[in-house]
Amino acid sequence: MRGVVWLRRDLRLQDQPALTAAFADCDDVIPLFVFDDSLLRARQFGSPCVTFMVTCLAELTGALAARGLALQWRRGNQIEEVLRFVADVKADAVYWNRDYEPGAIERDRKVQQALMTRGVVVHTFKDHVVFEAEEIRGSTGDPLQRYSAYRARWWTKWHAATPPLLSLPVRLRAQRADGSSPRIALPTVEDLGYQTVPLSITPGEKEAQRRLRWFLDGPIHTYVEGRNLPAIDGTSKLSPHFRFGTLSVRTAVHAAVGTLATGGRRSRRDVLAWIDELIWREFFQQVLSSFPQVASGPFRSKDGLPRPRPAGSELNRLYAAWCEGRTGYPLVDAGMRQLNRTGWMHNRVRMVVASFLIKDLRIDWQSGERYFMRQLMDADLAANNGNWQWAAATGTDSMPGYRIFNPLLQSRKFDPEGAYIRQWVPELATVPTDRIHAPHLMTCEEQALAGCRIGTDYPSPIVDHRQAREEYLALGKQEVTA
DNA sequence: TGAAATGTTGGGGCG
DNA sequence: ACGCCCCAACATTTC
Repeated sequence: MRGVVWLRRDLRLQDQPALTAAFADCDDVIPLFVFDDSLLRARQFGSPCVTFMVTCLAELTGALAARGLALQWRRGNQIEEVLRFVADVKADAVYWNRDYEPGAIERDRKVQQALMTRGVVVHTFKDHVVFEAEEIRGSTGDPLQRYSAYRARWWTKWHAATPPLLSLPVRLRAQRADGSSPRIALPTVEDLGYQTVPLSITPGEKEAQRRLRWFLDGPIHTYVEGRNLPAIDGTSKLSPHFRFGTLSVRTAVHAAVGTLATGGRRSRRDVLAWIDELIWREFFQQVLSSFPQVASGPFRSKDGLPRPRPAGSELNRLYAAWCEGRTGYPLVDAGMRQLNRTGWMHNRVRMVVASFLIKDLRIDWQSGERYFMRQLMDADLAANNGNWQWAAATGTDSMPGYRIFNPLLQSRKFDPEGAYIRQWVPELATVPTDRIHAPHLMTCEEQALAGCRIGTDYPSPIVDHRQAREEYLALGKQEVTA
């Protein structure tokens, strides 16, 4: 029997349900990846994301080749290419891991339908999450909209039905050393119409496993404090690996739960706080799969929320300043420049820049969502959309609309020495610590001494936070009474 | 997974 | 010694 494994966001060998099932059923297994032209042309994703994906695929190609398997790839319309490939190789069955994005669900439905009419068996699997939306429901059977309720059910489910880890198929265990195994050249990032960029997070399954071990051996045990400090390497930075499936989320949760037994009580809350982040990720996956309309707009009505700034040159000016990291608020600018330079931003800072865009600049949160998708190498529709809706107070379980981050206080609290700011905003590197969070308050003498002229070397604040905050709250009130 | 405004308390300076 | 005021520190409420 011949089976095709259609790879998508599951670029690994370990704990890989579709791959494992194919090897259990078939004597001939062909892994396939399809580069989707319309997706590539739409430019929803940027070069960091595409570079990460292509590099992961290259590593996977090598890992498969070492085991005597040639990863096949096609480029074009995914539906057509998969159907054509399956017909060409005369496969009996096709295996894939499920994807919960509305577009992917529609695509997979069409492929499955077409394959079934041709007598090809389709097997799909849960892979991207620990629990799918249908597995975590409230007492009424409806999807849970509050994170706290979702988390409680998630843990109940975990204890009642812990998903096991899959062992590597026997035929993937032995590596061939003869070097005669087939190896097919992948398209380069440039072939796909993007630029190869240096990545701040190393792609590939091997690296994902290494990083997970490193994180569980150290930073996770001080995670509650450490995750809020953007100047230190205190977070797992596994988001792109979960995005492309170079690490199984079940592997991660099992490993983290495993450290609960050995670690002290002090680190227990830290480990649970990290698992919380993984549950947030599943929560947002579940929101997207239960309410697919969130992908294109706010989940709840915008009552009580100020109308975004109207289109015009003022909006363009403010939006460009935010994108390029020259708002005059050092922490915001540091975050945006980290994003632009590395394709990743520390999560604490993501919240700060999101609040700043929405509340201080009064710009539509979907502009921020789109910008993040284009810049982030961990660009994931469910997580990105969920977090932006959270920040904008339009989501299922959102931050209240009146909760406005003060960029100055956040800066002093979470980057007290200004190390993060100095790293990403070099023109502020020599500004003394007591001025680094609000450099525009420097006197002329201080500016000369620091070698940083405000308005020339570094911008003065593009909006006054206090004033912007009051305007935002006042406009919100208007929307309620209107 | 806020921040600002407002309220309360208690110590110390001082007339 | 006493009351008064100031204000820091903390708690509560409001947006």
